[in-house]
Amino acid sequence: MARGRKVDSDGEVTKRLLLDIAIEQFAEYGYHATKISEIVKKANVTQPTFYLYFKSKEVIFQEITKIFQKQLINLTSESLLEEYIEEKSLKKEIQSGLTNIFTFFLENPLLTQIGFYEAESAREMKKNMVEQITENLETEKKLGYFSEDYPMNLVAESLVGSIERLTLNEILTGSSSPADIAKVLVDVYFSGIQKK
Amino acid sequence: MARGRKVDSDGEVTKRLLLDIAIEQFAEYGYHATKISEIVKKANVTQPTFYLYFKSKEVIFQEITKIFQKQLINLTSESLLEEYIEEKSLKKEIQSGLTNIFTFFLENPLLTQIGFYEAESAREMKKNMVEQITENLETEKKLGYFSEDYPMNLVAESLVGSIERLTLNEILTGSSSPADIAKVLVDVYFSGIQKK
Amino acid sequence: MARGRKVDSDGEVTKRLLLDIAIEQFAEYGYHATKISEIVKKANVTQPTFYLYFKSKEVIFQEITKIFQKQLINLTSESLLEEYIEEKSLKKEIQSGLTNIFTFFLENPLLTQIGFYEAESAREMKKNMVEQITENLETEKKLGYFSEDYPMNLVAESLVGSIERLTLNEILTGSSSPADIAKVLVDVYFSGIQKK
Amino acid sequence: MARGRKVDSDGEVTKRLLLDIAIEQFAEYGYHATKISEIVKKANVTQPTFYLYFKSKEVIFQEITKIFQKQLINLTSESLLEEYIEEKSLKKEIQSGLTNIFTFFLENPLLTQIGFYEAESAREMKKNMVEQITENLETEKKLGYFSEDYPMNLVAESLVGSIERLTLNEILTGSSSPADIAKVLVDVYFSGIQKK
DNA sequence: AATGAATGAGATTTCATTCAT
DNA sequence: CATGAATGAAATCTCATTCAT
Repeated sequence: MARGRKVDSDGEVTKRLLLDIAIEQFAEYGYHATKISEIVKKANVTQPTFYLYFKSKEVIFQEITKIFQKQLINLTSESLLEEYIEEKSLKKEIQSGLTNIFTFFLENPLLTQIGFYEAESAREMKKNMVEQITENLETEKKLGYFSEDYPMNLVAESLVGSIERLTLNEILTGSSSPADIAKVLVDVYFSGIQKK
Repeated sequence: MARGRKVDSDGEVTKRLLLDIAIEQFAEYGYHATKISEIVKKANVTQPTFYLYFKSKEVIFQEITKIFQKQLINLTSESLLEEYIEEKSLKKEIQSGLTNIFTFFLENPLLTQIGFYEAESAREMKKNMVEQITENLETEKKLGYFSEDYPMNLVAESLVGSIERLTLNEILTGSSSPADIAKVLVDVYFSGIQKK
Repeated sequence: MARGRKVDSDGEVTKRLLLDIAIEQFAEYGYHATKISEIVKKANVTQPTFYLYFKSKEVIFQEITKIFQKQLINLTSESLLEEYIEEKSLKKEIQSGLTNIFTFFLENPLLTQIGFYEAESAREMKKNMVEQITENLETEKKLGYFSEDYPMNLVAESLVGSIERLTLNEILTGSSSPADIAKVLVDVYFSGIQKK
Repeated sequence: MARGRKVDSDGEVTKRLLLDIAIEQFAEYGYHATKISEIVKKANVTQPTFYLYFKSKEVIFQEITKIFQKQLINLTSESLLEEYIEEKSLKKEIQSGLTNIFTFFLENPLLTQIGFYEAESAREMKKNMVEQITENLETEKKLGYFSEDYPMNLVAESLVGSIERLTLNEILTGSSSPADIAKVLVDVYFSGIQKK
């Protein structure tokens, strides 16, 4: 094929295309097994074109995880605003927050796969989640909502684990809805499953 | 340099050595980033020696995950036997079962890292765990121990997620003991954290 | 971004700019390590603009070496004219010629670096210098100024070597002045360093 | 072609072969224009074989320049020993030393091309040569052998330039013999070419 | 049982150059 | 006059794997 610019070509479009395909590939195969050669083949461009838009494989991966994290952070800060406006019970509030998160995951399955499971930075992110939740639980414990018998950091860790797994196997597979999963979680963690 | 068999060499010993080092490497770096060249360097043998004992990188990895799975299955069948012998409350039984599993993880951190987190087959294994737990929960629900309001497969999924995360961040790091983690889990999942 | 001609753009100016930057780069990094992408970045234009003015990397390099050679030839022909006008001793004449050359090098350090050291054509040029000097020395030998014991082509070769090295390490670094270097050369080559 | 070891293959031989071809290529084309792909093609092996013996292109180049430098250093230290044994005039001594160096260059033309002209480290080496020669000249000046009118560092610099150029254009081309070149140099630098 | 020597297949990345606008 | 977008042609290097001994 001839060299030079293609007819009607547009850099923004090409870049977006490469990014989308990269997201698909990273989500499906993980970082190592994803090949630039495959990405460009699917995008119908040559390898140098890739490097026109992204400095390296490493960099495009980080760019993708950043997109995920930014969106997730946006979501949680919105959630916080909401809390203050509406007048809800604690349980309802938490349930609604969880629903939002699960909904976000459901709407961004590939990004979630990468940013929440494959990225190195996911570790850090979850650690932060655990810390945040621990703080909240401690506060609510002091306010008398929660029992004093639990080490809240372990409860938080447990909850994040539950979220991870339920996201992967229920939300991302489409088996359960965000609302259902949120409800189960809140019910279980609030009241347990033992018959009274 | 001289070629051929080393003095005092023993196939079984060499194989075990390679396996042990491979376990370390896979546990630390994961499948892709682990290199055969590094394994044999640490074992002080050459690359063809590796292929004398293992057909491929893929195969040794599978062999390792099989070791993990076999041991884990052994453990759970023992557990079952135990249950029938001793006379315990359901909660105690479950707590004791969880303690056993966490203890096993603690005693086999590298194998656990690989077989429970890195292997493709971990997915399948956890699915089986979820199914098994779901069944048990259903049974116990019918026996009147547990509330009828919960979709037990989701509870099971949630529990496995909790186990995953607590193993990785509390057990394998040495931050908490198997007994403590088991207790928290059982308490939370049985009774919830809400103050009554 | 908008395409097409920039406001106030002027082909000659752009070409000169590219040429100047290319001179800097070739002088600093040599032919191979100099990148078109770097030249155009520093010139604040795009790569096709470069090819608007120069057919190839090879060609701009040759253009630069030609500039150097033309100027150097100009200088030496002026020198010759001068010789006929003023009435000097042979030694003074040569010393003055050398001073002129070194001064030219000092005033055009980048061009010199390229045209006298990096260009393939520098070889040819120096060969010509050697031949010219050899002829002169032979003439002066016949005129009785110089000893008959020396193979003048080797002396000429030696002298050009001295010039090369002293230019690079004394003139271009600013360590010595053209006049000083010319004096040392003439003194050494005329009389030697041995104490009489 | 099949994989694995070739019949009768020998690592030492292959490594030496690659080294020899690399020397040829670096000498002819310089560092940048020399390609590993070309070296291995000429050696009739594949690219990975090259990396079996040399860590990188950079490293094999350095290895080659080190060989040159070591041999040259050996030579000059031998020379020094010799000086003390034989009873010669200063001029004869220097002439003999130069002859040795030129002979070494003549016998190792490719290595010389690389180590004395292409390597980055050649700069440093020549700087050291200049310093060493300067010291010697200063000493001999103090001993009354040489005139006090010369800045000896410039004379040394000039001499190294002469050596460089004469090596490249007379020795390595086979146009003149080491002895002849050494004689001319010593004669010129000791006595000059002016008729007395 | 083990090594020495080699390769197939591919990965990422770079750079000069060129169409289409 | 100049740019935006793209490519051809390579280059260096890595890694699992395999013959021949």
